[in-house]
Amino acid sequence: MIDDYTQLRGRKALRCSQVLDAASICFVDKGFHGAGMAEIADQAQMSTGHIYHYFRNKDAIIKAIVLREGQRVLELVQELRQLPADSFAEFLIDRLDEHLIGDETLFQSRLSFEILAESQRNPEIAGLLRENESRKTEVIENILREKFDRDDIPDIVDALNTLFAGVSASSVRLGKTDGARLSPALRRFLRDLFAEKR
Amino acid sequence: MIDDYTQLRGRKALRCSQVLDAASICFVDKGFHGAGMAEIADQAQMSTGHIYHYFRNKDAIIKAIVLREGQRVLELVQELRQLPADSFAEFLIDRLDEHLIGDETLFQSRLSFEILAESQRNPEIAGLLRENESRKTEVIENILREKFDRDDIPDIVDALNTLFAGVSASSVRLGKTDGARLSPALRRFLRDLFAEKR
Amino acid sequence: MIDDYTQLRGRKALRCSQVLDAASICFVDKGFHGAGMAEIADQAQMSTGHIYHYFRNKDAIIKAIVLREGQRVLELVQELRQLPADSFAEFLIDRLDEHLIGDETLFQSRLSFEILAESQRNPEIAGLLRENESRKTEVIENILREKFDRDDIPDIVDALNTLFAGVSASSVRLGKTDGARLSPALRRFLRDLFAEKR
Amino acid sequence: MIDDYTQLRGRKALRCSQVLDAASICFVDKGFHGAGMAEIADQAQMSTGHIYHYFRNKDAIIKAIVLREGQRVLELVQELRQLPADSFAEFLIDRLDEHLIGDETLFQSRLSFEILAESQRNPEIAGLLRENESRKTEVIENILREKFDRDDIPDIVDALNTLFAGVSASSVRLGKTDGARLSPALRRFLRDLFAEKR
DNA sequence: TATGAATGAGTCTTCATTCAT
DNA sequence: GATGAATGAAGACTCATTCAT
Repeated sequence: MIDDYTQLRGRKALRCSQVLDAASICFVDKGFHGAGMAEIADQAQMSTGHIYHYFRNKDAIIKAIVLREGQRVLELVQELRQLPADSFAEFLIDRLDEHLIGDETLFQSRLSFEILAESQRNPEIAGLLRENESRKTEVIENILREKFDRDDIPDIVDALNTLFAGVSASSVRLGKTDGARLSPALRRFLRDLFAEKR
Repeated sequence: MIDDYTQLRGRKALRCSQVLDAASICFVDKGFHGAGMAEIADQAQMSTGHIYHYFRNKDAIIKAIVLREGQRVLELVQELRQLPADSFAEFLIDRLDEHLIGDETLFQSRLSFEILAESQRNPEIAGLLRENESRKTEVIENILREKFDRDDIPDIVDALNTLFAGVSASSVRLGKTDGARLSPALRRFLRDLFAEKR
Repeated sequence: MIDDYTQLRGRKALRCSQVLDAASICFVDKGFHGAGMAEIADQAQMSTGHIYHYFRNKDAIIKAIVLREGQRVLELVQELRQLPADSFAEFLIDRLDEHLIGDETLFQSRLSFEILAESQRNPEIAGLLRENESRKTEVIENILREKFDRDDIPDIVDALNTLFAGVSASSVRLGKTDGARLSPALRRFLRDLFAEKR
Repeated sequence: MIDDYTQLRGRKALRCSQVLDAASICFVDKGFHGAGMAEIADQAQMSTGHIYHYFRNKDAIIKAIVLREGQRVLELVQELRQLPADSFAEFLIDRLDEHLIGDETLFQSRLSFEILAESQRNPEIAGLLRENESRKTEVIENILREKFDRDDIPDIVDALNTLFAGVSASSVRLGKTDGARLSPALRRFLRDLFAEKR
């Protein structure tokens, strides 16, 4: 049985990834409770029983997904590091637009909400989620502090979080709409936000 | 078997409400799939079998919840009608603050996300949700048009939707935090939004 | 609660008949276990609960059907009394032909098999069925003895029973076939049977 | 999930047979609806859930029983092939006698009627039953044509079918009677039938 | 007499998990 | 590592029966 999926290398890492990918697809498709181990095994091209060589039980699979997702987000956030201060607004607008149209991001949003739903009743998941959240917030705050000389960085990050969550929720709620874009009012908001001198 | 739960009166309406209230509580607690009919019956102070006198099956219960929720939101939105144009920003800020601290609103948010999760795999629910959404949007746009003379009303409503969705998602994701309030940046955004003259 | 349904007169008899007719239809349609009391009540134009004013339970309904069926058959058999000896063969051939084409007789055959199936696991029904059978056999034997002077009357009746059962089973098994008639071989058999002088 | 039970070999065939045997016993005992999956599982020495590895649902079990029964009957019928033409009558009389006394044949008759009852409301079963019937009839007709040079073969087969059905129904209806034998009248009929020269 | 609301035991079926091979 | 047969508890739903009105 494996305890830390983030340290795996080689074949084992590959097989575990297969399971996590398969499970993610199934969870998005059918929900955590709706997706059966048999289905996941099928999607992962593995026998049902064999999944239990890698994961103690179904719960352990979401836990691992949450952890992996946390790392993925952290890596995404690192992109901000290379970004000149005066490109932040446009960069984030682009990311938010993507949320409204991209298949990839829609999938991730759905998965997030699936996990969010599960976290309501699994405190362990809730804890992991909070950890992910605070780690992410910390990194973003640090990056912003490097780029901007202002004392309301946490405010900004909070606002950004709210915005991303809102756009993500909308995209899931309404489905993909052709040519959907972030509303002009919010574009203005983002531009003003980073233009302000405090 | 009942087909339109919005037209019920008397004892039947009462019993149906009991079921919907009970189910809402259970769904928030355990999720749609996690909540058993037995639990719901228990909470509704009714035998398991008797629920089926009012609802064809478990699915019909969420559908009814979604419909009821749609009506509730429409009624809430009507409050905006009485509001003078220059109070909009503060009113909405108050509502958003409530989302971050209120038990009632947290419950509703959780329920919404539970429903959202289920809508991912039940197209009928997804349809009802979309109808609710567009009806709500229409009403809000009409009200705003009465109060404000500007041509970007849909933009504003879209931005507001995103904001509420974002705050709602955050409150669910992070749980209730003492003294949490809407971030200053977003307060400014709302004030600016309604101050703008176009 | 009623104990002897054969002695009823007036309104009560009517209401009981309604139930028995309705139940017969439902049993043929869905089988004894497949037919619900609600359905039967519906078909009888009566509330579910009210059926229990007339019948102790579902079992009592089949019992009553079997009894009524027994009487009906006995009355049918009485027709033979009026029949001249040299018309027996043709009369029976006509009846058997009817079994193969008539809606009415098909319904009765189906009902019989439904009852037969139920008698396999309800000894009380099995007993009633056997009583019906022996009473019917007795009556037929008596009639035949009046008409024919031969000492193999029981043999003949046995053969006739087998024939009717066989035709009945075939009609149920194969469904109604346009223009189906009793096979020539069996026609010859019946004619020979009553022509023989012993 | 298995689709064609007639092609199975080895362990799987064995396990499926176990289920079909167990189910046959239970169906005869309690009827299709009266027999619970738990009982069947018990009788088959298998867990309830495991039955569903072999059969999609309860319906699939009868379907398989009907198919197997069809094959069994076809094999029985093949015995006629070896039979000299002048032994047909006696052979069939023996078989019919067996129907009236044998435990084995009584069981099969009961099972047949249980299936017949179910076929009334399951069109798929009805279809399979008709297929079995026509295949059987075809084989018998072919065999008879090899042995007898007459042009009323279908008539004969029809009469035989009626006879077997009738005897089968009687044996089920009346239960086993000690020393029951086919009635002399029907014996004569069978002997005459095959003696006739056309 | 008549209704239909109410009950709860019982049914089929699913599914996470284990284990022999 | 890998399979899939096997288990059994739990879930949604049905239905005969009772009872208050």
